[in-house]
Amino acid sequence: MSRVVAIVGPTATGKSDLAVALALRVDGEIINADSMQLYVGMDIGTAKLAPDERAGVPHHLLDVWPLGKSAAVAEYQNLARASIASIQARGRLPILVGGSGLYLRGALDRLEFPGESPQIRARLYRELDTEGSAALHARLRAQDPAAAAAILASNGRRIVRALEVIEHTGRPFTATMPGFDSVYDTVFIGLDRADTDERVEWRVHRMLAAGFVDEVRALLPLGLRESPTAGKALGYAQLLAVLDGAGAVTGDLEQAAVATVRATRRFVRRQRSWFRRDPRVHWLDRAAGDAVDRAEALTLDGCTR
RNA sequence: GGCCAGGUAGCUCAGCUGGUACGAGCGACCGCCUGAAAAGCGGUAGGUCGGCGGUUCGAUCCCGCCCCUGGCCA
Repeated sequence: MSRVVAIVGPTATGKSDLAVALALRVDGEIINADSMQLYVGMDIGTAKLAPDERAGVPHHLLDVWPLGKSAAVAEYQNLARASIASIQARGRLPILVGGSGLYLRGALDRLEFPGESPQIRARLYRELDTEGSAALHARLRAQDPAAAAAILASNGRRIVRALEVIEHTGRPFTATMPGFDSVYDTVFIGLDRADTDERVEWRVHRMLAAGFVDEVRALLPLGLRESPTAGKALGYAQLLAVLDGAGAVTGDLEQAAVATVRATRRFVRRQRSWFRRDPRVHWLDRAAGDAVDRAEALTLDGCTR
């Protein structure tokens, strides 16, 4: 079983940089595990490493989805596993880097996604709209008591997905995550640091200074606003709210920045609570000077490749 | 100096013209998460109701004085 490295943790901690440094030391190639960096054109706002910052290390699964496409874990799972296989076939070490918890688990763990039906889903969302989540939850309770027990009646999104799976596959919906069981010999390295709040704030301002607004404006005709996934991305959603259809600023940019900082901090918190419960993660303080050394040691520890 | 509005949770504000603050949004803290996951959802903790005195059986809501904020007039 060949080794794979996963660099995880909250946003704005320095995962991308460390991944490049690590890849250079251990002959690795990087696979993006960030749901928004998969999109073409979302660069500044997703803190995507520019080509010259990649130091010659091959990066996979960046810029692979057009904006209009709705993100999907199952598809990412296939792409990521194919990338891992091809990197390993080249005799190199795959390093997954990103903060999208479910995407990481989809790529690395024994998870099977039960298929989807856009038609059924669209219909269910219409019903959610007219009947409310409580009504759909009651329906779910009748069809699949276990799933209903695990999903709160107020969570319309998950109720719709559960009903969709049941109707589409004729099987009950597995509403609870399985144990932490990787398909590969995976080393999980978690990066965090104490000053993420301040870093988030200056990062947002740096993005704006780097032309974030222009980037959003350029993505307008490509359907950013209409995208249920890309249009909801941190920063993008807040900027869309202050731009009109033509890209003119009609709201308060400063407030949009403040809202973005707030939302990003909340996201950092959600990421921590997601990754915290994974017992396999070896946590490192990214602010410490020896973070790369320690990551390298963890990577090579017991490696039989 | 005078007049008006206002001082209620960390922030922005609600609050039947007296009887235990129903508080809300945001924030904070904790948690959930199987095809939108940078999404979606839940829980918890915070209030001497500006200060002092008075009226009253009882005052955030009545009266007086004082302090602070904003506006208007001088």
